[in-house]
Amino acid sequence: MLLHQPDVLQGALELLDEDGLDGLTMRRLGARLNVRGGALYRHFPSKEALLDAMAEQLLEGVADADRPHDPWPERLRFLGRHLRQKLLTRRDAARVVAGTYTSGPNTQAVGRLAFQILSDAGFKPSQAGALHFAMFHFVLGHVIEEQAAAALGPEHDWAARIMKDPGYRGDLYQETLLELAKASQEERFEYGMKVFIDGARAQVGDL
Amino acid sequence: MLLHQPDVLQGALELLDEDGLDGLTMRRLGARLNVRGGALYRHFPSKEALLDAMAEQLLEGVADADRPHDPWPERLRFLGRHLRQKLLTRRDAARVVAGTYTSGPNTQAVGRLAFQILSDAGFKPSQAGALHFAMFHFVLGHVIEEQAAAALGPEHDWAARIMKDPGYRGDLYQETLLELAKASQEERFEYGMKVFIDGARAQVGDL
DNA sequence: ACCTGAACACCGTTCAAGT
DNA sequence: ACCTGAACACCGTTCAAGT
Repeated sequence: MLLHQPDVLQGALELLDEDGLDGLTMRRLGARLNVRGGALYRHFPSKEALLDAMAEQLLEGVADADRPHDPWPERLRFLGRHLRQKLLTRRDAARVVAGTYTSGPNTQAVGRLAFQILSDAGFKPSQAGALHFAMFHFVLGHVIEEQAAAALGPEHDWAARIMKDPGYRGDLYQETLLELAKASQEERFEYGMKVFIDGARAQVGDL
Repeated sequence: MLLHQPDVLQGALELLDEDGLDGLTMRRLGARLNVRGGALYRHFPSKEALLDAMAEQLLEGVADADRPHDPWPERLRFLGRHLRQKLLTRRDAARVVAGTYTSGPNTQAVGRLAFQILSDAGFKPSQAGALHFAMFHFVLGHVIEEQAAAALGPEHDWAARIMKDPGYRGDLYQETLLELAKASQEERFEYGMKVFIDGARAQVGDL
């Protein structure tokens, strides 16, 4: 049976989920699709183009959750949450999206929505632009870290090693990092979003 | 003349500057040091270990600029600025630091300082931890983007391509992204820092 | 102790030739 | 039009053998 672009994209996303970004090679993707690696170049001109298409797919629907009549801080919080949730559905998704510089429709829709929300809030275009970038840096950075920690797995026993370190006892910084790794990542995410949004509200005199 | 660890590290940083992270391979680094690639494994157990050492070196001195008697928002802004400046001194430095999970002395000192400043401001450990991560995500994301744009170079003529797009005229979002790319990155960085810091101040009742 | 030479097990990508 | 087979120009890493 012949392969088509959507099959390759679908297979790539499945392989990403199973083996992670480092395990995603053209040869292995070919094998999964019963084809040699070189054959994939009939469907995508390069691995980079495939990764761009994957990033696009990973952002599908993220911009659809807006409630335009809610207050802007809620809309922004919602968008951030939705983006994080979507990225968490697929292994290494945040790294794929961060490592790509596409302007496909989904990518644009997400950026546009953040920009729109901030414009509605009263920010000047240059400010809305700066802030929408800052927000994506926060979300992507946060989820990259979450997914990197998940990949190490609980067996890495990072905690136990730190505990044994003689310098650990009474080191509030190390202790806190340890607690943070074990605590709810969602809670930490929400706190970051709140600080960001409160900072934005302060600019606009809404705080 | 025999090679030692510091020579390899120094050579790696120079090669990074000249050829970027993608151009940094063990074989090419060996060639630059008049040695075969395999010989480097006498000095670093893996490329990853070398990259960790590079990240450490890239953060040297960043935590030394603190003025403990200044108000905490100024201290935080200073640290963020200093980190950005340091990362900008070497090509792809932000990608190297972001892609690495060391806890060498310099890396720790930077994290510890941010944590200390936030603790002094009155944040609980878990909050200070969450915020210091958020701040690094912002700074690293910002500088990665700056350095990626710099690598494309002005000849990429991204601007001209967008201008030709029939959908461009009157598209405030695209227009703004374009302006943002041409505008002062420092200004955009400062604005992001201000929003973040004002958000933090709001949590602590200082706003 | 450090380096060479050579290999192992891979990469992304290209392209004539087959169907 | 799509795929195979085979190659090209690389990777990171290992290791016996040399000095």
